[in-house]
Amino acid sequence: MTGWSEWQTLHVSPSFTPATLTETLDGGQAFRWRREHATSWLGIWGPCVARLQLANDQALQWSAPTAIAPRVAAALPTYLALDTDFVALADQLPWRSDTILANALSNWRGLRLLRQPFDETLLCFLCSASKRIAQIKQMTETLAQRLGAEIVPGIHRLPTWDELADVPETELRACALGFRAQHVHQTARQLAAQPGWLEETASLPYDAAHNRLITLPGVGPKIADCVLLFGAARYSAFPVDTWVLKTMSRRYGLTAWTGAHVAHFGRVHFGANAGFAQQVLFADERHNGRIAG
DNA sequence: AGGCAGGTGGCCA
DNA sequence: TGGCCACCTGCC
Repeated sequence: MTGWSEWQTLHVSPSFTPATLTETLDGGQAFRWRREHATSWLGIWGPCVARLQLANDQALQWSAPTAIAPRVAAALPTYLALDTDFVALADQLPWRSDTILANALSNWRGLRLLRQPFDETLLCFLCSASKRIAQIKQMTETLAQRLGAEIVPGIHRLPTWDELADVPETELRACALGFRAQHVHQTARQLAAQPGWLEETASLPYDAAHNRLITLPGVGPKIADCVLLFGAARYSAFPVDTWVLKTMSRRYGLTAWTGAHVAHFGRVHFGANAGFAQQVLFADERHNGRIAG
């Protein structure tokens, strides 16, 4: 058995609540967190494994396998975007003139946007097309177990794009990816043919990065925005999926608008931090109308 | 038990 | 540009 480090407290401002921690880790930004006990979570990202819990429903604490604890300690602040004050960021949103947004923001104080590894965020969201969160989690778990390197005994990371480039499409289909197998396979080939392309994309401003990402097979505007929002802290990205379409239609009266039009509306109306508004409205919508995920 | 799901790409008007 | 449909598979 691998030993785990002592619980250590991490300063997070504003602090998580049980609901905002759950929504942040398991609300559709990331797909490799699972509940361990009533109060703690186990998660995997990049070469990292960690447990998180809220002491007294307030202070965030973490623990990691002792063998990789230093690595996790170094990675957690970036992953949780601890240098970002999401209350200050929310204050820049047009809540003063938008009571729908103001209400959702007050309901979800503590919610954060993760900053996940860019490469695996792309992989996860390529798997997300037309799938519920539970099924995306299952697909990524299978990919990791079968194709990813072992981090500590029994726990595997997601395969890298270099590794995926050598995996036949049939093997990806065997991981229950369905038609997404072709997208992952062809994207892996395309990335393998252009060394450094993905890293460079991650460093570009939102518009340029978005334009590049949608040239990948299986990556349209929605997935590109998710990758940039959850994997590169590009907060002007405004992913529009069925939930956001639903909430924007219902709450903002944007009935019969296309996804592209709503995405444009979101960027114009919410501005530079549109992606955070999206995440808050998304959380509010899911909880208002019974979670289906 | 069968329809449908955090989309995308191709085709047709 | 805008709408419609196939695409895999597992789960409600």
